[in-house]
Amino acid sequence: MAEKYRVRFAPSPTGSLHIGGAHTALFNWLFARRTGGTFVLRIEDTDRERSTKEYEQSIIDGMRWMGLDWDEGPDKGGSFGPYRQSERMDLYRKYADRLLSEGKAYEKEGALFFRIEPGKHIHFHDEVYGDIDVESENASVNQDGTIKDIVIMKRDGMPTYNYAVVIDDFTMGINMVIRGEDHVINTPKQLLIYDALGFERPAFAHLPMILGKDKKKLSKRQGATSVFEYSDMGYLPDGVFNFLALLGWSPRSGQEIFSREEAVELFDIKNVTRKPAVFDIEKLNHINQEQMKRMDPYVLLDAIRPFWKQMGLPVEKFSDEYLASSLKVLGGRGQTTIQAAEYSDYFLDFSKVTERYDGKDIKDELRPKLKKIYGELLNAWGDGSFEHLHNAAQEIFTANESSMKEAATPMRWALTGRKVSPGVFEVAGQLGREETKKRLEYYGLV
RNA sequence: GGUCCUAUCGUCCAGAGGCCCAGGACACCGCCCUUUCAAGGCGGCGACGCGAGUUCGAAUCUCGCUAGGACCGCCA
Repeated sequence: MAEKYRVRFAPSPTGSLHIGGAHTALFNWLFARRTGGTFVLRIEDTDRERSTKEYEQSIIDGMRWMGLDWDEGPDKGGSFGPYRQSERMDLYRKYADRLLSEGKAYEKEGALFFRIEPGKHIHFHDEVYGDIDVESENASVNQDGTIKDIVIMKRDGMPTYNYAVVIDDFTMGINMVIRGEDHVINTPKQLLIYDALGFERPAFAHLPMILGKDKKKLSKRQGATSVFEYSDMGYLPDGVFNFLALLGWSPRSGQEIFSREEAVELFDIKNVTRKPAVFDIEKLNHINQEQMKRMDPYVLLDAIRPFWKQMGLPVEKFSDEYLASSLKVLGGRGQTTIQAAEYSDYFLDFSKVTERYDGKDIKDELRPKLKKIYGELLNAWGDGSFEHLHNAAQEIFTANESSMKEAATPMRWALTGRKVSPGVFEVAGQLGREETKKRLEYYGLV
């Protein structure tokens, strides 16, 4: 069989993990896991001005949040380290010296330049974009179109991106480069360096860009950038993962909602699209909701708990069992964990109900009738299950010449303070007889 | 301006010459269920950018046009 693939995600720590980076990391991860290859994390911190350890950590945290893990990296080592470019200076100097001594590079104004020979055809096959051909004189040009030799070592002694990436990918044994489409234009420059050094070229697969609503490349200026901002907005890692996987790719089967494990099973780089994809928050909402529905209630509980706390709800007063079953009663309502937290607030705190509902719309002439009905219902509580309550209510309502519509609506308002909710009897059963009674009493309905 | 890339519903994707007067998903609209819907079920609206070719036959191949994107830093 062919050798194992080694792929890498190589962010520069000049900001948190943003959507574009997360997308690239995700596809590298899927490819590595699908092919049984190795996923390397390399930190490209050659920009001394803007790189920070905090951002590096933030990127690592962001990847972990998404559920991505890697096999080699600055935090866990590996046999191809070090994994930070700032720690690989000797390598960059060594190969630069070789280029210098062979006359393929020269020094000027304190920087090292790689000489571009015109008249060379550069060809490579991209796993996604197919065959790409560029003439060497077009690979690196000034604004006026003249050839511009490539800077490989900056005046501050640090290597440039296009040079370091070649040295690192080669010395780290990377044989499949999966990165954003904004790099296809850089590939010919890098190939010139691969060839000059006699390095074996890796395979390339470029991923379509993710565009904002304005059809422009997502930038920091446009709304949320860090994956953590999506976390703050109530999106689940599984939702973001699933959504991002569907940008520029879809499984042959057409399945749209899947777990990480299923995605690995389904993944095939051959199905990656070439067209830039617009980031559509509505679709994210839907996928996030579907992921919440699939999730174990206890796991979902952990995701929702912080938002309940943020809303000032007395979460600690309740058992996990009660909280988790409340979410089960909620039944998939809400697209984000924030919404789910809001839509379920009445399970934790009656004052949320009284804040938004004053009961003034209940007609006085109806009260005696409702009191009688609800009193009977409380007496016929039984095991408090939906089936039992529902059946009991039906009997009681008809016996009192009332209807579901007439009698259940005020009860819903009294229990939840909302026009819409899960079935009233499910809510009542979940709240329990005492709490239900208390709420009905508050509104003078029992 | 130059180079490279792309071009199917508003958006994300199917479609690798006949199975497509184009299929799914989101959104939107309508209907049903129901005590309510933000849950569930059913249905509708809606696209192959344009023009030439090749072919018995093109969304699929070729060319041109147009449009969009990316890149042109001693940033990565």
